[in-house]
Amino acid sequence: MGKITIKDVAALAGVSVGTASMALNDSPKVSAETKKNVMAVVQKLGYRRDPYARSLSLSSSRSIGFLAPGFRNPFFGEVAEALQLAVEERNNSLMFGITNDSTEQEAKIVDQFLDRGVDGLIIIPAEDSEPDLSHIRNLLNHDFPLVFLTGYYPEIPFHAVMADLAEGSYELTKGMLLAGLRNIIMIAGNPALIPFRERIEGFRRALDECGAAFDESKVIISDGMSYEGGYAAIDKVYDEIKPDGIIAINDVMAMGVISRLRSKGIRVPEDVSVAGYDDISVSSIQETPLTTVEQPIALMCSEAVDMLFAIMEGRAAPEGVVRLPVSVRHRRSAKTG
Amino acid sequence: MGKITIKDVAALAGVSVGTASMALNDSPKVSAETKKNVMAVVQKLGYRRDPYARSLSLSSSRSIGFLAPGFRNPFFGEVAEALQLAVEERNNSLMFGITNDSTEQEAKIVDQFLDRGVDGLIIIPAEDSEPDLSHIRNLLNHDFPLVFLTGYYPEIPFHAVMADLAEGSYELTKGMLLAGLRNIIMIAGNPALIPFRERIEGFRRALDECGAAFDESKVIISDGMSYEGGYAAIDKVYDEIKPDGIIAINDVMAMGVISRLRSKGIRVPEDVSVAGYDDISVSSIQETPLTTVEQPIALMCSEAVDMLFAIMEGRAAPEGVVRLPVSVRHRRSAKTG
DNA sequence: AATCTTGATTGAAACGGTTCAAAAGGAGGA
DNA sequence: TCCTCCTTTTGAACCGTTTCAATCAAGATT
Repeated sequence: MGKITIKDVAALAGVSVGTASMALNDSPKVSAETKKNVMAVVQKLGYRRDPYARSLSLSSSRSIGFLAPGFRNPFFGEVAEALQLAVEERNNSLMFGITNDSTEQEAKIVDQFLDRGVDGLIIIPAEDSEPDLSHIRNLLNHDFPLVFLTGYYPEIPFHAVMADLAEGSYELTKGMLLAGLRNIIMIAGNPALIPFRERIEGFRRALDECGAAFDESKVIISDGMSYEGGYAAIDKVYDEIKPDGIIAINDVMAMGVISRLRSKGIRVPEDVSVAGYDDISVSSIQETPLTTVEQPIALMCSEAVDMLFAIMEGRAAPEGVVRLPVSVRHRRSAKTG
Repeated sequence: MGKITIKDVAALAGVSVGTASMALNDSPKVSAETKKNVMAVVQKLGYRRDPYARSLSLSSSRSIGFLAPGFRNPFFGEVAEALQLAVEERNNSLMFGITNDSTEQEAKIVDQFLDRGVDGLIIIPAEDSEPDLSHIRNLLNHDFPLVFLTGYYPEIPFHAVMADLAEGSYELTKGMLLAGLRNIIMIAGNPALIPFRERIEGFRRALDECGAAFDESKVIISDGMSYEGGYAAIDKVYDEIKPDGIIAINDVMAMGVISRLRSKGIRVPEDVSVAGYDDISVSSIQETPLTTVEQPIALMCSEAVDMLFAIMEGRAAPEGVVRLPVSVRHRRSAKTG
């Protein structure tokens, strides 16, 4: 028994292939009567349109690609879920690829996705210290629908959606200063990369504004953006600097920081205030609930998807970054004024 | 300027479309000379094969679908990464869908994936208390390539890969008993579901074997398999039972348990031993490193992918569960003999 | 010089839909 | 009865590949 095609349906329903197709697509050109018949046959035969043939005809696969650094950090997991939701609302599917923060890997996956015929791409930029962006340039040259999420590559014209990270660290720092902290440090990553640069900038602005001395030594560049990274950063600088406030670049890292401080017998927040970034779901229910900057994930994702579809449908907004407001979650891990 | 097709390539290279196609596919039937020419033209034109036409011809999209409950629990994130790796080795792509532990949602996504033309499916079964499995039955009736990962639906013939969970909790419990603990409880989920049932079974076996009384009251059925769930479970039963050992069904939950115990002033492991399941990456670097059962994620994933491809290529192993060995990671959160 | 191999190339038929100009049918008006 | 105007339906072209029987060209064999 061969595959059931639309021909079989048409034959059994006593109509032409064209009519059958239109019936399937609920076209207004075919009578209600005929539609019903065709549908009945479809039911009976268990017919299902061939997606490849359909895609070929329509030149769309109704699927979009999503590149993320990975899913060990629950923040990206939450983004994935939100994105999935937003995409599904439009009856599209998501393919995902893991870049491991390497633009080389990113390029490979983009290539693979193009070979699979995705209609558009949503990319969380890899935090690669020596990015090679030819693949992205290539996409943009071909007007391939693309939006960056959570950051962007500054060398490149783009559509991007991100949280207002600078504002977040500005407010957070301001709060700490108001609470009387005077030796605040930030544990960040490579400042050449937008998401870090922006966080650092807000931090600096707050310090400057309050007449507290900002200098490079207050920004610790950590290599791993992970729990382990937070752990290690404390080992590296705590004894030397003896800060009274620590802002980590993300929550997972902040947890590593707290964990390491505790095991050294340092109390949080009595001896040191610690804050994170992202408000991942476990942050609020830690033994010491974490003060953190919440990124509006759901909003960012639906905005990104909206934007992508706008591009795909040719009603593209002008290129640029949409920055969505963050909210500082004041909890127990940090003293804030 | 229209789309560049293989015709353009063929024309410019001065060969027929058939030859061009074969050259692209590196077929041995075309001469090295010709291949080189064709490739040169491809380069020059920036030609790229149309994936839809290709899929139609080959009736394969070289992509497979992956359904998971979600990615907030880093365990699933790690699975996703491992799976991605395994799939990529075979030059395939992964589409993913989030079931939120609802078989209804699962059915929807499966449907969507079929409409996208995935070649096969890897499913982490939804932990749904009233599963509706008609969609799965349907797939199997049509011999659609499918493997379950991390569990399976017992009502259904299947291919599945999972860790030997029973053995894991058996060993873990045995260790605790050896350390002299006598009032061990397990925080689990609905025992109708395989992954929970198996964990409970190992727990029970260990207790039975050591003459410790097993009874239903030692298995606390929690509703949320999350950090919050662990937190809540302690609130619910700790004061009443006063256990000296607690085995949580997964690490995230165990962390919730520890966190709640600590905030009640109960020491871990001095007053209560706590263990988890999965060995997600943060478990080892907690303030109190977590004793846990490691599931061999990478192995499970590559095994699942192997199995799926075997099915797709018709060299299917007989149906059944492949159970991979776990290892108990003895760390500080629990006394083990 | 005629025939046989062998390897490379061609051309057309799939693959399974969608779309749209043209044809058919039916109702209403003159 | 004949003509128009609509609504439905038809049938063929098209989407861009892959595949494979048939053809071709050029040496090798007799």
